[in-house]
Amino acid sequence: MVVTRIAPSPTGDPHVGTAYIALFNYVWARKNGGRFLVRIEDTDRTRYVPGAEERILAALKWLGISYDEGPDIGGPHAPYRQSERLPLYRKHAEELLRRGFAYRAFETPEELERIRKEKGGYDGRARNIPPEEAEERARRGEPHVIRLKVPRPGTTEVKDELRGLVVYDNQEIPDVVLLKSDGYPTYHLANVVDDHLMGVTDVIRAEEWLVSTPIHVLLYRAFGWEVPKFYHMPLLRNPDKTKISKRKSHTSLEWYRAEGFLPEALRNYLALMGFSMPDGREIFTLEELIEAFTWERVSLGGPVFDLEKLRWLNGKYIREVLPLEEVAERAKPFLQAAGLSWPSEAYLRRAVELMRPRFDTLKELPEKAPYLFSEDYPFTEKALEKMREGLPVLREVEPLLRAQEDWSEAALDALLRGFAQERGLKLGQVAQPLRAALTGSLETPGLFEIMALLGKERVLARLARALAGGTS
RNA sequence: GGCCCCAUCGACUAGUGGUUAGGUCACCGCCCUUUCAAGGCGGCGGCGGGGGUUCGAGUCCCCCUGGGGUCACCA
Repeated sequence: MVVTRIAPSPTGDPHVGTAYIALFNYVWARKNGGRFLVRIEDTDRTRYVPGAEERILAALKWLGISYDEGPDIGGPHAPYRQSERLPLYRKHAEELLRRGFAYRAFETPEELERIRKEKGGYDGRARNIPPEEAEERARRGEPHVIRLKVPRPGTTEVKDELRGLVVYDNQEIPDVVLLKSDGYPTYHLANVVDDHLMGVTDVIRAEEWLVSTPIHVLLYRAFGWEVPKFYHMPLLRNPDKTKISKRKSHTSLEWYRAEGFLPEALRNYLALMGFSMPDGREIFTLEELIEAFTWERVSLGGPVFDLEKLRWLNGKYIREVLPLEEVAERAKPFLQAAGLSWPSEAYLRRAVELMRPRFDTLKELPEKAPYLFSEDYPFTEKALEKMREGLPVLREVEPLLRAQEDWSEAALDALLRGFAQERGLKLGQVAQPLRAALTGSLETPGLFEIMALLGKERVLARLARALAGGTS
């Protein structure tokens, strides 16, 4: 049974890196018919952000990454929030103390700062405090932490399933704090205790954890527990190759959703960051990913998160992957947010169909085609100019349109082409001014399609306004 | 800086000793065309460097270089 997990910290916006790692954990568990769980690592009271947990869980669900156990749905190893498991960590820290794998240290933060400056790091001086004395001071309530007593000299081997064996000289492994003076555990202790207790077999996490893995291996061994398999995934990168960050990239999953990216497309793109299909296909479903997934097809170079390619992929989903009805449905909130409306479902579907090849994110639909959803549409400078140039032509066309009974695309096409030919004009000389007048834009779907969709009344009204010199 | 990881076009990648080094995004051109897109076709562009191993290295080994991560009572 393969059990994987994602252990986000509720310290801010739902992070794209969390989704990235969660995706591979989810896929690996599914691939093996195992379980995937979510555990909230809220052991830093100073960085806790209210509401962050809910937002992270919501973002995972939005992406289609479901979990079998978690803080909101429970499970056999509840609770899934570390702040609710405090006694467990204390108990295990004390066990290490008893068995000589840890020791109490009484330095204040200020003292530690000084020691760090002088020695480059904590020098393990509290190891020299006789255990009886340490216990006595602890009993008296003296503030202190519990640190890992790294065996030195010696070496510790970490087996990363993606990189092979990495050997660390224990000299390089610090006596990290396991239990803070406020009684909360640090990541190292909590993560190992919980992964063991929750039956996690495969730890798939970001590469930034690789160097602290020997600490975890030491802990598993001290407890006498089986060490899980480790897979350290490459870090998502900013365009300048540094670890992806809020300052240089968009890291909030909520931003992507608000911007009109589809969860399917984002999830697909994240999968492309490091994984490739055997046949080179770049568009695939979650099921197809699970089916084809193998660690051999995961590359280790840190992938730069390319918003342009994500946009392309999102556009691909909009115009080729999702059914028209689905795209229309998902576009609704974005149209409404822009204060736009549509007369009927059929109208909306057709409007989306016409615009489909022209927007890459849902948010772009209202931005690029307000004229399909409102009579109060803006004019670009160039459209205004083009319309004014064509005013004489428009004046001639107006009565023809007024007299036109068949308002089908084909009929309008024939009418305007005929008119242009009679006048010795190119179709564009007629179509462009008309397009400008009817849409306020020079970049739109086919003119006849738009006219047919808007209907005779709206077209004539817009044209009348244009001829009267008004633009709104 | 110490330690660790990584290294194919600008970006994402395929490649698992013998390939004209392939695909995708971006970029450029052409086609289509009532505009803009989409789409089709074509193009530009890469194995960081040096040593080995081998009949033969993008592929294996070493060194260098470069990039990244990490060195908290944060995760």
